[in-house]
Amino acid sequence: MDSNGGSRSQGTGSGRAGDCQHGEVCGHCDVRHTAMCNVLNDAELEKLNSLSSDFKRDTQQIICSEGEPADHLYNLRSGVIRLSKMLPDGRRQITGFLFGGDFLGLACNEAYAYTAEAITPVEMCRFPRHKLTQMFGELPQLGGRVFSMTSTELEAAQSQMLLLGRKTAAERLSSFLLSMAQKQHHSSTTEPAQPDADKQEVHLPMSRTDIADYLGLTVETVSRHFTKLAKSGLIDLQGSHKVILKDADALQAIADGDK
Amino acid sequence: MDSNGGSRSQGTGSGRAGDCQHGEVCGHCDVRHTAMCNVLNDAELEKLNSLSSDFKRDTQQIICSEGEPADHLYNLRSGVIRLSKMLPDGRRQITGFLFGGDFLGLACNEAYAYTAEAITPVEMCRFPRHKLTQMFGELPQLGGRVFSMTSTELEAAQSQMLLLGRKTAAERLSSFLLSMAQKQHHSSTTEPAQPDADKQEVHLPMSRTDIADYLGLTVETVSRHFTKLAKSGLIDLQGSHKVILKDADALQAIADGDK
DNA sequence: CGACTTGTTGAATAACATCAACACTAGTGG
DNA sequence: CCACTAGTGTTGATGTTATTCAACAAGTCG
Repeated sequence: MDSNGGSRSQGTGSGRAGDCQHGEVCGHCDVRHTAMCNVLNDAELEKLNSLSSDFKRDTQQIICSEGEPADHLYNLRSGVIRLSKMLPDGRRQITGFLFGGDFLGLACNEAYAYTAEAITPVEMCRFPRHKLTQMFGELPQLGGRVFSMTSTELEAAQSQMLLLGRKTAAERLSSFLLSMAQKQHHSSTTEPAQPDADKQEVHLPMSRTDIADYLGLTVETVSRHFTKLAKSGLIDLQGSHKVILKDADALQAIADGDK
Repeated sequence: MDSNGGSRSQGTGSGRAGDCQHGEVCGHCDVRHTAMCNVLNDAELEKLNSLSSDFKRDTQQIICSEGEPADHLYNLRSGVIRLSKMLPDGRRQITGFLFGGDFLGLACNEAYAYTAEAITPVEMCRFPRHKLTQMFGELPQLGGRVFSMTSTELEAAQSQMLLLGRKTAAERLSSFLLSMAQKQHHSSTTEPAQPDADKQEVHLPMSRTDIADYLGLTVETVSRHFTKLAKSGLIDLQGSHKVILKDADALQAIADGDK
């Protein structure tokens, strides 16, 4: 399982909006620093607040570009971001999608190694990188937390290498759909429990081109395999941005290559 | 440049054996903790020493397995390690090669996400993971350093995604050869400066199968493209584990997809 | 509505994989 | 020293999957 991986934080020790123990009334958690709620107390969160500033972008706007000095770290509060790298001739690889609660800028030492663009309107908190790393001394929990999140990203990246290097188109698409489903269920733990039927309803905010560039395929191949999965009854396509997973087990078997 | 990436630490702030400022006489640096020499003083390095134990393995031996509890972190002192992930039916993806100075186990939260095997005999230092993360409080520099190394790994992983998702076989092989060359020059900065001719001599400790599984190709395709590069005069094959790069610029152009 | 973007489908092509044979190398023992 | 063997690497012929090129359908927005 989890043979696919986006860039989404998940697994032990990884902070998600849904993990926040402060509940509905906590201003810090609802609005900012969702990833830090479980490791920092209110005073420490306040300290973090004082370092960060709000940051918003609209659909299709660029948040940071490959090669630019990586002065800031971002915490995505709402919306969806795509991270991509390009070859000189225009070929593009999307290295991950970010959703509410995820961090942007962990994979940089000096310059951003990728371009980040808003797929939907996004709200973020922005931290000056050097101030944040300075705080690792004052707040040891913070450093450990950031390390843990970066590790989780790295694990996801390695799963994606397996997908890109060794999986067939059908396996890639199945892996992708399951990972998107997993993210959407997980992140909804703050909301009232969903009826079981909805658990298989997956929203795909990105275009077919984005999916293709994420899976290392062409749009046509992605489209063909969507239709194929639909015709074989494993999924139901409701417009191009909504999918119902009708047989998650079968999808999982395909994703894992268990033929 | 650096469009390829192994798992090797490189770039700003990333510790390499060659970066050590302590010189030849420093026991810590020559024997252990090479990655920490520049951020910790001798007393702190001594503290690190007290946490770590020596660890050796022979060629083809397993150091840790995918799914195993990730209790330890390793610092590779000498030798070469391959990291790999497998699908149930045996398809394998090598996610990186580790060389002297590199860390093993950064990409784990609870369980190892990959199998690590010795390609050559290896010598390592082993740290209990929980003791090391505890020290992040006492030695803030340590946490920052580990974060920086993990970031570097993540950057490399993203470059490899671009390679696996979007590059042709020829581009992959060229990228690989150049990244191997870069690692070997860089790591030899402690040794007397090499004559320029040697700069283009690259040793490949791994088998063709390993290269194929790293590049997401088959052995046959790798072999064919080695021959092709040799016939077109860009490289010189001296046995299967030694390559001379005769036209690094042309290789770079191929690697980047600048046709 | 009409123009533009996004997504789907079909046919031809190319790149890489697969299958199979052979060559080279290193190690073993007579 | 020379077979003998097993492992690794190379080369050739064929097959398959995904890409490319092209047309069309379905949304989206003025």
